[in-house]
Amino acid sequence: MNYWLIKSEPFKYSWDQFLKDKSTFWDGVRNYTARNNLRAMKKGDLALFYHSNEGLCIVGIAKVIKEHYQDPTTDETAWLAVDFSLYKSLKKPVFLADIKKDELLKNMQLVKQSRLSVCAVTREEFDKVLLLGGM
DNA sequence: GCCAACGTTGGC
DNA sequence: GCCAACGTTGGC
Repeated sequence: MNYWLIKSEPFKYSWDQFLKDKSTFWDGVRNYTARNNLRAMKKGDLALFYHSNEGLCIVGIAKVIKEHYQDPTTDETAWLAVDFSLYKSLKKPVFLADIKKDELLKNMQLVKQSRLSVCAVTREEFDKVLLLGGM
């Protein structure tokens, strides 16, 4: 079981929209590191859902329901999509500013490599985010 | 295979 | 709107 963090600009796809949809597909990733992370995801893995640009906080958790397949938005076979279902909303969002203040979380890939849209998260980091999120 | 130039992302 | 960080491209 692995843990991940997926970023979305609320402008493009928000947590609110995800709450309505109950499931979604993650496509359009055009970065090899992010692609490799998508490819490593297994059914049942959990992913923190982060709002970038606006919000700047982790708002909920998504669950992998379908492992990688050809990204339908391109013919290039290098790119993948993954399906997620709604898992849980955090009781309260965990802000980037708080993550940066936390001894354990300040080394998250999210902070260190801010441009990466699909990040790996350790078990310890995942648990701590849930704790800060009131879970 | 190196490296400069350029483009993109995302926090501030 | 600016800028730092990083990825990609293309000339050599």
